Amino acid sequence: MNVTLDELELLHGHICQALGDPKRILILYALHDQPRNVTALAEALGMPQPTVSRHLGLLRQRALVTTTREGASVIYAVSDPRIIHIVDTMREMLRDILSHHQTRLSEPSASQDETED
Amino acid sequence: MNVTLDELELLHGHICQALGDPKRILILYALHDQPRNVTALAEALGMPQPTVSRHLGLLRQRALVTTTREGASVIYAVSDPRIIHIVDTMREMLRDILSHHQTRLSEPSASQDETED
DNA sequence: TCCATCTATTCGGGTATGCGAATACATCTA
DNA sequence: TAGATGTATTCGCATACCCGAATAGATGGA
Repeated sequence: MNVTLDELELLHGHICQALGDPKRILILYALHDQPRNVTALAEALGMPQPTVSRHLGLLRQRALVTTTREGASVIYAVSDPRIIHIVDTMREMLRDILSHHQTRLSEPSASQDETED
Repeated sequence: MNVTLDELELLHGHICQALGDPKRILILYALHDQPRNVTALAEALGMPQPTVSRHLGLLRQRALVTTTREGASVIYAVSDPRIIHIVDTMREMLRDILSHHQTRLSEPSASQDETED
């Protein structure tokens, strides 16, 4: 094992945490589909503008999106397509997982269904 | 864009959230290096046993690790190596980000020597 | 310079999540 | 069955995070 908690905490703070909200992932997909400014994004995704701006601020701070001024607007774009690839891989994994255990896993709740042990 | 918030929320609940803690990633790496039981893992990583058990319970609930009884012990193992590949890709991204622009990760204020968030 | 538009930040509150300690539960062996 | 070892859960608390509304800050055109 050549990985330290230190590095993982850094990784967590920069990338994992950024993916820690479904709306941010949705924003990344939307920007990957087409770069946009905050207002257009907010309208397209049906979210309040401050919320989108806050998410974008976080993503930009972590260098996962880039910004370009265009008149009074700020155009956001995905900076590294690998982040999309990562999420795509996660989606494939999820699909496999769900197809294998079709019966549970649907609700990560603390209910104690009969354990399969 | 063929991704819905619904799917991403499911994805978040199953996988992203599982990666949302550095210690869990460390646990995944450790298990990928070698499957182990709770106690051995706790000792190797220097964490309290209940903490490790709780993390493992979460990972198992999401099918990211598998369990095998071995006498009185329960051996945990990574169920899908793609999760490791994902984290490795994230680490590469992080390395690129950090090396690329040491000066651009910060914004408004004129602080450049810092790699803080 | 004033105004319209776009973007970023603050505020208060609700929720989720992680933790350590203690404890309950399970399994194996003698 | 009792004891030893390994595992899982509960409890109380602290922290981190997200959100909507309101507001402040920036930018470009008339």
